[in-house]
Amino acid sequence: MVAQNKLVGLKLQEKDARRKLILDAAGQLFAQKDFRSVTVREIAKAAGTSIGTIYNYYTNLTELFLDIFLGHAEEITRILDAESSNGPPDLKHLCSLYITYLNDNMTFYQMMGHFMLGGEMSAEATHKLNKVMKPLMDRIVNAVEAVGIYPDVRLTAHTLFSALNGIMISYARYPGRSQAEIRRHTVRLAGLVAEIFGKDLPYYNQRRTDFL
Amino acid sequence: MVAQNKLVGLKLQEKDARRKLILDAAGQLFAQKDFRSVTVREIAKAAGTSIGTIYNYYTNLTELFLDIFLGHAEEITRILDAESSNGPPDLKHLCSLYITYLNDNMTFYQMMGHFMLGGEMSAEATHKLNKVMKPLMDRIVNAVEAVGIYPDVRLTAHTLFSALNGIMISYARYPGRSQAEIRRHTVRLAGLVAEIFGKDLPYYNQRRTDFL
Amino acid sequence: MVAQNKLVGLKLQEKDARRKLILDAAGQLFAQKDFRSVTVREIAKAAGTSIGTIYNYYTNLTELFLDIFLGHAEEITRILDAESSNGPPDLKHLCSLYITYLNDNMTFYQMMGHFMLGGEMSAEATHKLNKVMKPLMDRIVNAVEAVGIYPDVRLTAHTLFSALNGIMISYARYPGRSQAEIRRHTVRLAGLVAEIFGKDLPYYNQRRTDFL
Amino acid sequence: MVAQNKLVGLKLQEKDARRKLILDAAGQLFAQKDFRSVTVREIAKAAGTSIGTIYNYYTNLTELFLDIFLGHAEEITRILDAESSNGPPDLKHLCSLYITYLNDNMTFYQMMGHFMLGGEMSAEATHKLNKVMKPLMDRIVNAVEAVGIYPDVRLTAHTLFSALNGIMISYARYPGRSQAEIRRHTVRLAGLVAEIFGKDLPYYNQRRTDFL
DNA sequence: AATGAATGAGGATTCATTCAT
DNA sequence: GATGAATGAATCCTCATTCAT
Repeated sequence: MVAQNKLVGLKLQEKDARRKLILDAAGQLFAQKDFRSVTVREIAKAAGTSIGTIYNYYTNLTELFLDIFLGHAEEITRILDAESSNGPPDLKHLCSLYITYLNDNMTFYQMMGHFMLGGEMSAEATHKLNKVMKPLMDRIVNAVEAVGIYPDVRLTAHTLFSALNGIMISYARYPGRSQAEIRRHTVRLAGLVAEIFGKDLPYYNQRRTDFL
Repeated sequence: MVAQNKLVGLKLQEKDARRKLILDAAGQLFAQKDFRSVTVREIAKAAGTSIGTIYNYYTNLTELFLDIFLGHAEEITRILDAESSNGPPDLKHLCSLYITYLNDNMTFYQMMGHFMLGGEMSAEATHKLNKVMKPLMDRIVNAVEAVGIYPDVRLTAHTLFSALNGIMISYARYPGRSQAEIRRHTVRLAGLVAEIFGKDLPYYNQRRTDFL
Repeated sequence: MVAQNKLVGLKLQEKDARRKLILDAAGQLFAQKDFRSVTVREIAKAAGTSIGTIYNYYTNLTELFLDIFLGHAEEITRILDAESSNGPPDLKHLCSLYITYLNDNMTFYQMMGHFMLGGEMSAEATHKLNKVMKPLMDRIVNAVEAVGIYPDVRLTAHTLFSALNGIMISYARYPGRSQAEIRRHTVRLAGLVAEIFGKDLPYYNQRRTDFL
Repeated sequence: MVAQNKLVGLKLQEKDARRKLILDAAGQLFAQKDFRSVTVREIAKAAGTSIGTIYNYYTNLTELFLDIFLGHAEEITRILDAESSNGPPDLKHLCSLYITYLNDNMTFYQMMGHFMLGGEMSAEATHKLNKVMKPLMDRIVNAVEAVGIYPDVRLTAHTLFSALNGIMISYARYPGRSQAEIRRHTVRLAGLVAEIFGKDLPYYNQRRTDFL
């Protein structure tokens, strides 16, 4: 029985390992090109498995996409936690970390946009998605709460979250700009968001950028 | 000569009329389902023309998509102008009008998201897009300027624009909510954005929503 | 009546002028790219007329192709005549002139190949084609006759004609060779054909080429 | 291990079998009508497979065309070898066999013409083509060599090859003639080519044909 | 005679998913 | 569990030709 369990454990471990292999391969592929144009064949090849195997782990491609998205959501949540462990949450810092993460992980906001713009999702998928988005939103709520001036903290957190996503959506592919320029600009906008949602606007006096 | 010109004029008018026919048919189709899943055949049928005719007016589907998008951008700009003709631009009003327009015209933000998330665009298309986005952005700039507290007005306007778009992107398809609920929620968020950017927060005292 | 005839004459002249305009435009287009990929629209544009006008002069594209082909056949016939006016027809010269013409007018042998490999032709088209091919073949017959050793001159002329066409078909697009190299090689092969058919082989002692 | 290999072997065999199925189906279709007008759908139907399957074996139609062409080139080479196994290669025999093969396999020369007249080919395709054409050319070289009068054997072989192809190109679809008549005429021309390239012209004394 | 917008059948190719081995 | 060949519906787009003006 024990041996059996061990075996099962091992097998599960193996299975997880292979799942991770697929996940990572797909993740890297998505980082290289628009995830909507990545095919199962490409993923299989990159993961060193067969097409069929991928379907043993995911019922369809959307599930795989979702899994990658969840991984990203968890990761940014972990990052926010790590940076705010020894002290009160800082709005400015949070905005900076989040926008930087989006810049570094195009796939994340691409998928966010995709799912939100039209991708039909199963009830289960929706459930999973809500489950990982809540912790992320909680971090934002905490930071907003710390500002101490908003009557409806959760609503304001949603607004802040929207604003940050909107920055990336609006400028991530600003035509004619290099990735470095876009990063700089979006980080600046995020900083401005932090200041506006915070209360230190008077101190804002940076030079105007020529981005736009 | 005059007759000739008249004839040419009539022909141009006819041509424009048919173009509008196609545009409207496509627009209505897009309003019913995710525009990315609309096919040429469907558009042709809805417009009462042949497939080939559509390609007489647009070199490819992307051009048609773009034309619809441009139409929307012009329309919302006109709406903003009409409402702010007799008085100074009002941030609150602007946010409300814009978010309402997005709610009423899903296609507009769907396309905005699509183009911005990855749709490759020709240089010419980019040019056209910039040309209609500028007037829209100018209205936002005016409203931000009227607030009178921002050192970099244009940058702030961009942030505001991003925030409003972000609201729709983030909640327009919030799973499990009716369209009416989404409209109410996004309008509230937009109102909050207006207050935060307008810095008249003290007056803010609405009850917390249970949306999230 | 006379005036009428003059008018008709003028009109005919005009008509012919326009036909020539179309013909030349198409001919130049064909010289630039594989004639099978040239569209009516392109021809119309190049000729400065409308699509409809082209169909006023030719019932379909095949007729236009044919007309161009006929023009070429007549031209090479004229060239052969011009060069052999003051003396007996010379096999070597004929072969050289013909292969040079093919090199200079890719369209000609491309069309020859096209029609012969599968292009369905109307009875009338066939008739026209035969009508211009006969004079060309007659020149070859004369040259073969002058050799004085062939019992069936016409049959031999056909064989010679085939051999020359075959050279171009076989090597006109020899992969990896420049147009200049191809010209040199095909001219050499044509020279060899002339010698073999002329049976003055003993004099043949050129250095071996490294073409193949 | 052995079992494994056997299995792999079987699978490969199966795969080859299906590939041959597709090849044969396409080949028969091409024999019935101009190969350029054969569609993937038709081939799939004839082969009893799906469209998709065809693309599992060939990346595009051109590859399939090429494969059929290669098969023909190998076949005619084999035929030439079989007939000349016990004795010196005979120019007359070679010409007869080759022209007969072309008559029996229209697809072969149709494709030869197509590829040579303009079909763009990948580098790899060109390589494959050269690889099968060389052995065929070698047989012709041998036959020319046996004649013993040509200083540049390879060049002469090329000329002979061109002449034979030219015969088919020029007369395979001679308008108004039955296939039987065309066969008779082309065989005669090929015989004449053999005689001219050989050295037994004096014995040539056949009656003139009324073919042309 | 000239025009050029309208037509629509028809083309090659893709790709997520299945399922027998 | 792993495999990968088979599937075929569905896609966008082309282009010779027509015909009302």
